[in-house]
Amino acid sequence: MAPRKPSARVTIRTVAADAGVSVAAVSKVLRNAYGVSDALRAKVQESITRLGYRPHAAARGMRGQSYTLGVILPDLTNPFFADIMAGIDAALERTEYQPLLGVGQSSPAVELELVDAMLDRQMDGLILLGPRMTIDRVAAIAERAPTVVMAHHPVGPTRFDTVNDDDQLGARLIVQHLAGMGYRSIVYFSQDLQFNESQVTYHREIGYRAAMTEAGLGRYISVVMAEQAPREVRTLVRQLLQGRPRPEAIFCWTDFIAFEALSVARELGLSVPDDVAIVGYDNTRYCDLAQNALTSIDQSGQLLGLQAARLLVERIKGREEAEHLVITPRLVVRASTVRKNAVSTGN
Amino acid sequence: MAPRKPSARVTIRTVAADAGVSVAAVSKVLRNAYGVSDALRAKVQESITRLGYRPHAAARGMRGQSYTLGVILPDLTNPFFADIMAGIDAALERTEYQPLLGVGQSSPAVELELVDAMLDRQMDGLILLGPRMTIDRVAAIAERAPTVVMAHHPVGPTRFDTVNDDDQLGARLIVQHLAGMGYRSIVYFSQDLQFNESQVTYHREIGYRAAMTEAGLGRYISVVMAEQAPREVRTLVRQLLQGRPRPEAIFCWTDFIAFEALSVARELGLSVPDDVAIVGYDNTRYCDLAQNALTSIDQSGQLLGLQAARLLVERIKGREEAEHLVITPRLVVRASTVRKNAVSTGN
DNA sequence: TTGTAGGCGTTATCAT
DNA sequence: ATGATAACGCCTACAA
Repeated sequence: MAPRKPSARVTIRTVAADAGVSVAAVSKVLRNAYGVSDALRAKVQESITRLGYRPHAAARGMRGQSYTLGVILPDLTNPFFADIMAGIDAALERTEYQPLLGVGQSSPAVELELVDAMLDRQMDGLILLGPRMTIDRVAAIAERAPTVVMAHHPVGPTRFDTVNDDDQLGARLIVQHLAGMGYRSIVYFSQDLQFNESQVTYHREIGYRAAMTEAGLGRYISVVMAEQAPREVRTLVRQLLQGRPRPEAIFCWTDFIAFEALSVARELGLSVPDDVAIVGYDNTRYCDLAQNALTSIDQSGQLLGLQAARLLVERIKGREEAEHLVITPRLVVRASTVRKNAVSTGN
Repeated sequence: MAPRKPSARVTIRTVAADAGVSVAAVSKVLRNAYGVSDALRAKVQESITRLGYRPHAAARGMRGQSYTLGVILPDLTNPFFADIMAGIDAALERTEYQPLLGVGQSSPAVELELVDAMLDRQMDGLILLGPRMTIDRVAAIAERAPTVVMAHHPVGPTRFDTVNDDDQLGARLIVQHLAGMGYRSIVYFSQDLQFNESQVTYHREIGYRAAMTEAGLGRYISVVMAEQAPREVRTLVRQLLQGRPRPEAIFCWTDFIAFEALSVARELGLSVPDDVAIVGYDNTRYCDLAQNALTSIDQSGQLLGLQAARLLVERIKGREEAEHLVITPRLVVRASTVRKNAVSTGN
């Protein structure tokens, strides 16, 4: 059997020899560094493409940058992350930076291992997506490498950037919409995390409470929390829907929970939205399916991802002051909150 | 502002000095290499944990392994990949290997770029998940690095391993089930790829055709192909369902397509499964939702992922002969293919 | 503007 | 069983 690598590696030295210049010159061309003549640059570029030279990332990582960005996602089941990644990819399209993903399994411990693994690998920067770890851990990471955090709100001054949608506003839009449609007892279905004021669920709760009060529905305020395991979600939703009095609407902190809620409602023979309205958050592609027709909040994952990648590259290039971007969310109304009997009453 | 890294790096030299041994000795302990006394090993281990030493992956990548494995997924929207990743993570749990993901965007060009990027970064091996590139490209990659391919069937002898479910059998199970329930005109809804006999869709088509013929339904054989963009899928499904005669059942090559089909059926006011039965493939978690209740094929993503990671590590450790694993799929029947009017006729 | 000479942290060969 | 040391490919003072 032939050995795995028959052809010798093309190094910066090969290129230099081929182009008849020094290695330093080639390195400078590679990094767009100062002090190379156009003629030299052209010669080198020509040799690079002809020889098919590719810089050895590990060697780069030892001295300079690795041109690798780490992205840590909590899980792979939420299609919302696909939109975000699309945005990140788009932002990095024309740069040398390569995003590489790790899955944090919604576990602070795994997330931290992943961060270490990525920094061991000399990644130039990190994007943390909805991290479950506490915010002081995030702060500690930001001391070690340029960091941008998404779907995780800053508290106080930070040394990392954040990109979020306005979760309080999103929740308000939902409550206002539901109240406008005549729903009064609106339950907020949140996630069971150790109390952490940087979590999006917490911000949505604030918005929910404020909007309920403003709408004169303060006495209907009710927050339920569940682990995100489907079974537990279903059990809790079932309890809610079988309770007396049954809530008129459920605002789920993310679409996935809302889909489970739709499922339970159907199993119980309840009509959505006539017996109970259901709302999600993230406006993932499954909301559009007729069997879901889920009213939800669109926070434009693409845009969020794009901005996050942009901020990270800026920071790698030297920016020191933290930037905190907030995207304005948009309500997308579908059948899950629009009563059909409005028509039948008319007849 | 404090500089990013106030504390000097703990290198193998620091550890060696601390433990009072040579650098070579530490390196041997790190790699479990032959020829270290227990006493020395203990001393070194102690220093390592006390100093919190972590090997510098880039430096490792220059001489030895990087202990990084690249996983390339076609996209992030299919929750089936979450199961596979869970299996990969589980297999790698107790090893030094770290899986890192790249998203191929269902594009051969992007996939190839990703492969280059990963090999530039000295990854020790690659797992290609449902690659869209042609099989000779895959073969070329396998010459450059240890490679395991999932959801992509080998043709002829190869230098890479594969892990697949028995796609022909899966398709047969579906057709047999549908035929047994009395459905005759069963359409196979496949993916529009340049013809490539290694794609799973192709294997499912073979199984479909064979099973249809065996069931005496040869004259009903009908294959439709679509790009995977939701809009095109919906358009084609709508054409199918509005056609005369309308097919009695649609077997979709993957769950996601089936969910779209369910949606279109509902929009057209058709009952599933009374007017049309719908089947998916992968048994993703959304199949269980009452609003989908989708009959599907379970191919145990966890197991697939686990095996793939195991094979890859074996191969990195030196195995030369290719292994080709095939997992047996299992039919999971739900309401989307079980006629309800069997009951109503009884009344 | 271009070239030379370490040095980054690790592995692996070769002595001892 | 242990240790000294030469690579690995690139970056960056510094020198020319």
